[in-house]
Amino acid sequence: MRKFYLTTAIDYVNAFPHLGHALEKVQADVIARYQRLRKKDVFFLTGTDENSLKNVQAAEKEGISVKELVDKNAQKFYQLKEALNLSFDDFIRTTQERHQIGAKRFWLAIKKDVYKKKYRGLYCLGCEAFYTPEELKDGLCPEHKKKPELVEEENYFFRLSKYQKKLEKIIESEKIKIVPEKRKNEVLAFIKKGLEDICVSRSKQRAHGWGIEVPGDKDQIIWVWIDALSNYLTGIGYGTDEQKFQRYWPADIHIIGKGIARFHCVFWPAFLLSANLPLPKKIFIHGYITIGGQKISKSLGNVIDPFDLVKKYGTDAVRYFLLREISPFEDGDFTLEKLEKRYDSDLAKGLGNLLLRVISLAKRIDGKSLRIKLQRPALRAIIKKEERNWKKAIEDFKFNEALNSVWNLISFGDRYLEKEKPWVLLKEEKLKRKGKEVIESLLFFLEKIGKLLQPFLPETSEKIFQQIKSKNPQLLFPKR
RNA sequence: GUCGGGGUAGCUCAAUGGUAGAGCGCUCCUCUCAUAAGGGAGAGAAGUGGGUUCAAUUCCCACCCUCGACACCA
Repeated sequence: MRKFYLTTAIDYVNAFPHLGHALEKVQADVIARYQRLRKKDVFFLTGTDENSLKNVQAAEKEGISVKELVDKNAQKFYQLKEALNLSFDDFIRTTQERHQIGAKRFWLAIKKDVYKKKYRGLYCLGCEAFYTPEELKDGLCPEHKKKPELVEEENYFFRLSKYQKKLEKIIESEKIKIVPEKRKNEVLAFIKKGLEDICVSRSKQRAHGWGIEVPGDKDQIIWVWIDALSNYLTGIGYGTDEQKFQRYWPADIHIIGKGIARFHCVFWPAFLLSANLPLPKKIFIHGYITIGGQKISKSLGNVIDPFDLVKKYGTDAVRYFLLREISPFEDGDFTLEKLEKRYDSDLAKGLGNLLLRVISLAKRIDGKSLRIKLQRPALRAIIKKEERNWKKAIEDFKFNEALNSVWNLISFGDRYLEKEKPWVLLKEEKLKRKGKEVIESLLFFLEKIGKLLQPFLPETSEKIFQQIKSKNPQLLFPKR
């Protein structure tokens, strides 16, 4: 059996998950389920990035220990599994021992490209971050309006510059395929501008002692991005389970948001080259969700809690919205009105109503002799056509188009019913046989729709199969 | 500021050097198996200014608007 390894980004746990996190996990879940249906040995990894300094600050704010904070919030991210019906195989936390062992090993693997250098910069104690002179406003930190201190620190640096040519070639030739194309171009433009070595550690003092220690140097903490990126290795046993690691690496797809493209498309491949490990095959970069046209932000108070949405509308309705309404490559907008519109038109009146119509008709006929069979050739052509579109769309990550194909079928089903009018046929003894064939064909048709929905709306798909079997009509998406 | 994408119907998006398509919304008609669901018909569109061409929404230029990228801070 061929393997298929996919990952999502691991999330910062300094706050609870919002709708944007849900989008990425659901997209990844569709791919995972699709590949499983194609009989691949799928490993789907997600998790949390817990070694960031932000967590230290967030914990201080809440007056709890860092450990307490990350445990609490990581739990919340894990719970997306149930809320959104995610099928990930493992959930890695960067505070876990298995990760720390592997991350240290990864550090050693790239050590030949790491050297020590004194670094000087303007450091704002409030932000706990360095600023370039251009970023300052009147010489003051734009956030805290304080004068930053000139801090000098000896840190480790990675010879990124050494890999410029190689990286350019890898991206250009699509040895790592970046989807969509426009992100590839951005990454290439970035590389072509020239790559400088990057700082890959910070002092333990500046890290407040939080994070993974540099092997052999008690005073330095590994840069969080090396730490975080290595989760893709440690999650499948790098440093702890060699056999499993050999089985699944390299990743077939990394699924990430546009904000972290550079880390995945430039730094990550460079580290892997340095460590002499194979490169991931594809990187899919999705857009962000806006709420009523605005960025998701705490200060705007527009954070949408995915758990609340699921509670109110159901898992599959939320999945459906994210996959159908949100463009996979661009930013997409969420409003409750849009979600409700999709629910009413597409789910209740579209899919739900068609299923109900057909199952109710089937119920009228003696169940034993009723088959699920394509008796009428009129449906065959459209099934073939839409199935082909569906497959192509999924493989191109165009989830919205794949669903569009399924809804083309649903709409065709409604038109077909109108044309054949099986409820009329059933009334006349002479035409009964034809009516039965129409319904048998429609059962087949619905079963096909159910199959095409499997990766997207697994629960709904299962309900469709059950109703086809039981001929017991039930509302899939009740009126709200 | 530099680089790149985009500006098409009320909304979201598509295709195309020669009659501009879809979905949703809107108007009208209609079936009754169905969650007052379904089906049919119709109205409705190319940022601005120039150029190339027999012909431009499509190619080129300028301008305006919009979105994204521009390094160690996710």
